[in-house]
Amino acid sequence: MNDILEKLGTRSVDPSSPTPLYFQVYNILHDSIADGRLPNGTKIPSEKALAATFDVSRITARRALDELALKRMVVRHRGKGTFVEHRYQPDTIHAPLDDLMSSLDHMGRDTTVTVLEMAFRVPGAPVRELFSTDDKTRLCYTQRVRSKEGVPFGHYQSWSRGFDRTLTKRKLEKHARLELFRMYDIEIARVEQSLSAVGASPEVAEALNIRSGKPMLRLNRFSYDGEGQLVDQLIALYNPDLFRYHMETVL
Amino acid sequence: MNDILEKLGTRSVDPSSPTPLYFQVYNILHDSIADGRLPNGTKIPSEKALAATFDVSRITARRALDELALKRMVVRHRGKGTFVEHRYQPDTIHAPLDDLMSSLDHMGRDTTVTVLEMAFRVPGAPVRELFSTDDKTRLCYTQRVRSKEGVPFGHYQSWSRGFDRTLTKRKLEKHARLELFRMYDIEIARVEQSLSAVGASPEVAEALNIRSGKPMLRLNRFSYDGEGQLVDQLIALYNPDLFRYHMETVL
DNA sequence: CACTATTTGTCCGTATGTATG
DNA sequence: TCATACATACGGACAAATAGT
Repeated sequence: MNDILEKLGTRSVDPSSPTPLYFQVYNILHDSIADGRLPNGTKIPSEKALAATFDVSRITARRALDELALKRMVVRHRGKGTFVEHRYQPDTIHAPLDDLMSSLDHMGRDTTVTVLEMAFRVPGAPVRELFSTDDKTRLCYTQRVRSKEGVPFGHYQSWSRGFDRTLTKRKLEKHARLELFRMYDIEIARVEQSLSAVGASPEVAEALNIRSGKPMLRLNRFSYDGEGQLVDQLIALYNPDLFRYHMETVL
Repeated sequence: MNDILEKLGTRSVDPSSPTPLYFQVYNILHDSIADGRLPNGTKIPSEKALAATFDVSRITARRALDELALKRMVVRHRGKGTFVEHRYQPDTIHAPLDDLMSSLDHMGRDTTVTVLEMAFRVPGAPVRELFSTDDKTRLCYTQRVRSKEGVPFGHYQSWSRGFDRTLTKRKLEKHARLELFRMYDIEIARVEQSLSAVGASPEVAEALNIRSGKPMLRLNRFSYDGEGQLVDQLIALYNPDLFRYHMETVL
């Protein structure tokens, strides 16, 4: 019983934050269910117990549970309690860290890519500056989602130079990114990547079926050609409940 | 002028989110200032302009600016506008990705460690399970903060087996973690690490002087000895505005 | 068959915060 | 600045379903 409360982690709520208390409690429970710490069928502590551990009123704890019930993540029964109810429980996807570049593209035969958008358009000023193009040059913009077993876990946004109108959504979905560069004779000489974290925007949240503002793992990738010119810019956001970079070192 | 709005990124506010609108706008501006996209002295767009771009009322945009002024991040002058005012602007710290293990400890001579807590105590059930210890065995628990030029950017929480009472806060602050393992004859044969993202808890937020709930880069590290027994567990949280993992590949 | 403890469901009144025009 | 509407949070009270004694 008390073990379940420990499984919720050391997370606590912050009364001084503008984010509503019930929403903070909701997020803690939601994430615990989403990443599998509270598996299907688990009995969640009572409203009273939750209120005590998070130091909020019963109404606030109750609101959090009601919202979870509304999202079909738990079922509530008067006199019995609240129980976890979630259909799929996909394994978290582990990408090896040491071979980051290639792993991202050959990430697995069992993941699928959906292209949300593909267009040739003039980017905004900050992106134009990075590519050193004028305000008339069009670049290839894409927005894609990667899923495993039908569950989306990654969102990709990219600007690229060098593709022409023969590029189609189908090609983007069928071929790995590196393959496409070769097909269009785009030379990649140097790659810069950095890992960071950011909150999910409403657009990304909708595409990945998560709440907006949820902390996401962000990969920024800049690919340059032999002359040091930027040819590809990628921003990838991963749901940390379903995906993490993983590395094993044997000393 | 419009360029500045573009620098705020593609982030937008979500009216359907329980998080107050003014707080969402505040966060976008705050992060843009904190990570240096809006450098010192920059004139922030007017309340009217902000209200238009984020599609909120002028009062809401105004509230966001007022909160920033309260936190001393901007200065407001009637008839002139709102201007960025932030004292320190440390470079973001880049940790190389390919040599993750060692880089973390020798992260730089110019970073300092402060030990918030060091104690020998019996961990909770989930941690006991990982270490396979009973409910009477004490482990070494530490909580530390890493800073650069006086600005904290990383928070570390660890459980370790094998240290004895001769370990002091001073030793923890002076020596790198790998050195300490050698000093106490603790064998590390295998290391498992994973990168993820999570929102900052109120405790971490206070230690790193950021807002609670802010998306953070999380590194989990498990160190095992020759028998496969867990000897060290580390959870590191990094402020993405000040720290990112970085990798450069030349093909 | 009570009796009791637990848990969710519903209601009240009130104070404060948020967002708009 | 004001007036207004709505959301959040609290404490308290009571009803209804469930399970065990």
